[in-house]
Amino acid sequence: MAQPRNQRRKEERPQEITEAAFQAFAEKGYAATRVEEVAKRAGVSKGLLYLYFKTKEELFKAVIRGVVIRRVDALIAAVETTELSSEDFARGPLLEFMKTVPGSPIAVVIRLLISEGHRHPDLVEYYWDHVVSKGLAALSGLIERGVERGEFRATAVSELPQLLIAPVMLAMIWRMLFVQHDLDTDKLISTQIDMILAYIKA
Amino acid sequence: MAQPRNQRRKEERPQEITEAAFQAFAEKGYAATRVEEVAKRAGVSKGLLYLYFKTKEELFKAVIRGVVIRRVDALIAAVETTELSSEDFARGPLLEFMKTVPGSPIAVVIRLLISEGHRHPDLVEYYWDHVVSKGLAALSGLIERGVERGEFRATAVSELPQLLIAPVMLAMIWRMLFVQHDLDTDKLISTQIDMILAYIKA
Amino acid sequence: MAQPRNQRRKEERPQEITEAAFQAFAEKGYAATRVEEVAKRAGVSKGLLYLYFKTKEELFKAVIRGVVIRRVDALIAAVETTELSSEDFARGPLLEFMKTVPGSPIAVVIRLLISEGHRHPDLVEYYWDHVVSKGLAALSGLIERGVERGEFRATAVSELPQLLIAPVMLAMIWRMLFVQHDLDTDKLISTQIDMILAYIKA
Amino acid sequence: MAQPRNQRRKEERPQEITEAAFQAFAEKGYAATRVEEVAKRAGVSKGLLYLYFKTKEELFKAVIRGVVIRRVDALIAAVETTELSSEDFARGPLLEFMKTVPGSPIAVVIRLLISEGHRHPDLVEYYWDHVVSKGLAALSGLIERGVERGEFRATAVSELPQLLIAPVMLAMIWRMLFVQHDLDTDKLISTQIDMILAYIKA
DNA sequence: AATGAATGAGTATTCATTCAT
DNA sequence: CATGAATGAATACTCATTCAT
Repeated sequence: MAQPRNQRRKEERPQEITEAAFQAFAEKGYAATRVEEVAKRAGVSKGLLYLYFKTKEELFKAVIRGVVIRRVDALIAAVETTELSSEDFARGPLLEFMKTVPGSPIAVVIRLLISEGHRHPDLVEYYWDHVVSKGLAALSGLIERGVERGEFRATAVSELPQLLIAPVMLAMIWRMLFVQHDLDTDKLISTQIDMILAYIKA
Repeated sequence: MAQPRNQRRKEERPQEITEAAFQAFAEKGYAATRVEEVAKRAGVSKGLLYLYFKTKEELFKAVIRGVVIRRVDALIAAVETTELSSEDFARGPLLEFMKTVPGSPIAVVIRLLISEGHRHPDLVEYYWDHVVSKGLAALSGLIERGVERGEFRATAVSELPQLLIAPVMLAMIWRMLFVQHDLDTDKLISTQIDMILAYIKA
Repeated sequence: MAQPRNQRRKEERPQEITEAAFQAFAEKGYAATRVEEVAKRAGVSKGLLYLYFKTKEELFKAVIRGVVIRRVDALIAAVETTELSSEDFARGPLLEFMKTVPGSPIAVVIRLLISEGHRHPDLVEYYWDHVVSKGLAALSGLIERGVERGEFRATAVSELPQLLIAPVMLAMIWRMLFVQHDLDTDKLISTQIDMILAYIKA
Repeated sequence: MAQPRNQRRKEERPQEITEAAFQAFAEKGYAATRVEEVAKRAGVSKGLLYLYFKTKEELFKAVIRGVVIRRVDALIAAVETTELSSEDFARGPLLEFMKTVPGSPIAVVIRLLISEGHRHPDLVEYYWDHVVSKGLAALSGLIERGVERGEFRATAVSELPQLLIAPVMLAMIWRMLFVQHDLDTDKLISTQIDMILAYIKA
């Protein structure tokens, strides 16, 4: 038997819609995605979508926020609670996490922010607050802990945790633009970690 | 009566228009820029603009191509003709060049490609052919030459010249999104070169 | 278990809804009033409202009819049964009634008919049948009785009872548009009656 | 030969459009008139309409203002410059003018203001400033001049020039709603003037 | 009976593109 | 060559109405 056409599922709808929107935005970008397209993907009418999200922008924000939330929290917690040495943590859990980022929703969010960020400074700020600043703080902490413990020497790297992230960013952009041209992004990232550790080890 | 102003401009017009378009696209992005706005900035009527560029997309492509051409050629030539050691070249001319990139038109082009690249695979390919592949080849060449000369040891870096570019990409994106949050991008880039050289030196 | 509240209300519901609708229409006009708004004011769900009224138009008609019914009947009865002279009736009960009209629901109905009457000729006709024609007939009757009794002389006013109503109409429209600009509507109306009586007195 | 489809007539367009809009608004009211309908009536595309009027509301305001301008000015000037006695002026030019009002564009404007005035208090105020207050002042002046000259005695009418207008308002509304039911509006108006003059004559 | 989630036709507005002048 | 008036397809959003629960 077919499902009745109008299922009443108030609870699930918002997530279903933001997921559909995420897909659509990921494929076509925000501007090129028609609201109707999102509704269709979510198996829902345009009207219903507007019941949950006042405007297309509102939906966009919900999508971004939905992806961002709890994305880095696990990593940050791991940094703080791990019993591994800083080096082992960097070569282990951190490396693993970094390898997944370029193919993760975070990459999509970054693309959307690059494309549409101009008109949504609040979203950029939100992303900064919940992801970037926290993530960088955690990375700084990891390195500094290594310095304190005598694992590492004091270098500029402590204040430039972005160095750890740099190949991840490049990998993300590579995927966005040059998928067809080979690049071993995993090796790129692990080599960077190698280099950094070699550079800062005591 | 002659109209020298119009006459003289005939050949400069396309460039004037693409420059105006570049400015506008840089500020507002492709989608949000109205053709009329470009015409106004170029001091030209909409109709005339369409005389030179069949469509807005055509104009977009011309903008990208115009920016790209000869952007990296100088660097590539320098790599090939320099008499400096690879290390000195990296610490000198290469570093200088890299520092300028995040604030240069190249950054704008990359943003545009990230935003609109989906619908313009030919443009992405064009950019790849004329900039990325050439640039990467030059960097690879620089490293390999160092290896051949005994300056450097053989490492994964030879096949991953992207490592040199990674902090430049991060700096670019940082500027796009997080201008207000401090980051010493020059130091980021120079530290990366430091690290890489330390890592690969014989 | 019985649900006395719902049960008891079943018969009052339609009136509760039309009253809520009247309020809403009075404040915002027909077109600008959303059905949901009416339902909310009536403390009822949209669905239930549609159980009693097939369409928004149906509701509109019910509102108009509900207001109209028995509005003028009292006055008409009074005209017919009064033992006052025509002049005394005009200066007494009639004047009092007229003063109340501009602030009464009748004014709202007239505004609604002016705004929406085009598409509801049947409603206009209904209003004509039940209010206007009867009211005018009563006024004509009042004057003619005065003529018959020798109170008044025969004038054009007998066939133009609208003269009595004219200042009431003006007062109504004044309230609708120019509330902030003072006008002593009571004096306007009583002066008109003064004038008419002076004009037609034998 | 048919006219070319795209005539370029920058100058005339705005008026052509407001005239078409006036017609449409007069027939269907503001809310029920689609912008496309106005464009069609004006023989123009939707886009062009938006070139001259930013929004539908803007168009509405332009329509109202266009009708209002110079509508009463002629009458006011006549009141001030006439060499007739106040009574002769009232029975002559004033009466003639009043008879034309119920069928004139002013009646349409008043209907529109009654329907849409709520959301356009500025328009109502505009109408007040340019038509109502001026017109009433002129009428007051006319009466007061009569009093000064000994034509009239001092009565409440001097401060209630609205009494002169009242039957005009009634006639207007009558036309809007009850066209099919006979009413000799001319006689209504002239009788009112008769009555008023009889009432105030010295 | 009663709810309010779900539908979708209808409409104002924008903007790339054309074409009369 | 040059202009900018004119076009119309495309799209976000609203709201009366329906219908699963």
